[in-house]
Amino acid sequence: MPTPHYGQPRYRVIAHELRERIKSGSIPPGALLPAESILAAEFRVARGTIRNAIAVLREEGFATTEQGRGTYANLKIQDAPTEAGTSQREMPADARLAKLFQVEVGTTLIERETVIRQEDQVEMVIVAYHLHRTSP
Amino acid sequence: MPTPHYGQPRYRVIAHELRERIKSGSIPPGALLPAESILAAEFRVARGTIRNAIAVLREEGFATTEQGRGTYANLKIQDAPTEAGTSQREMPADARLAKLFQVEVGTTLIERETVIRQEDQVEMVIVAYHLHRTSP
DNA sequence: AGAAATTTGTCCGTATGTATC
DNA sequence: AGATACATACGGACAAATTTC
Repeated sequence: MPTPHYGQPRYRVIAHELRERIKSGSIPPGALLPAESILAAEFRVARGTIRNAIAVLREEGFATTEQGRGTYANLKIQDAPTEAGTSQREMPADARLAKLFQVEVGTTLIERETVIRQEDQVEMVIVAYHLHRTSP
Repeated sequence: MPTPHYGQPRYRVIAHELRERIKSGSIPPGALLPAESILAAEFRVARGTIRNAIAVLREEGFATTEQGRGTYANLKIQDAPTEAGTSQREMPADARLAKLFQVEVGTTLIERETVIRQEDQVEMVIVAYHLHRTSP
């Protein structure tokens, strides 16, 4: 009984698959993912394994879960993880930032990150957060 | 005894208790927490419940877990959450920052945060990270 | 309004894999 | 090599929140 082991735990393999569905639009942003029980049946794993996979997506910002409702796919504007220079992306406000900006937790913020280097060595990382400009 | 926390799931009550032990120094920073199996016996819950509790502490920055080794208590320097102006504090490098700075996860970084306001409304939050020695 | 169905949240107990000591 | 400790996975049960009828 081969537990197929692709070098990665199954919940990560499943997270990867679900991530692809979101990124490809197969599950469009704002839509609900299939229920955990449905996914468990589809991938033939226990519900707990599906929950682990979804937890990964939540941490990555690809999904948001609400009890009694389901798990939503999030739009995630991704950008190279700053190997150099400045990058920008959207991210949901955590509790601290939400309080500062006086908005709801989860409100989309713009995050701009600049990495300052000195001779191949990172000297400083500067991260600026601000609210999305209200469209003109 | 017990619990001023009726209505809270057990893993959160346990997380609260462990957090207090760390904050009070009962479990000193850098020390290992008791093994999950020991904690499970102490609190008389399943190991999974202990794992949930420790996951909370990890997210809060109070603990760091390593497979095969255990869960360390972290020193968490807390500072007033910047109601205005600039504040500075130390914090352990997470995986991303550690990679950028090419240091070990958990290495102490200096975090300086500036809140920019406009008419009583927070306009931008700027966070700068750097290693201990540099003087920006 | 209220009951039922759906869906996620919590918790149990167990087993096995993997990393560290 | 053996013991210890965390990681992953299963399957079951009930609670809590939401939606549907």
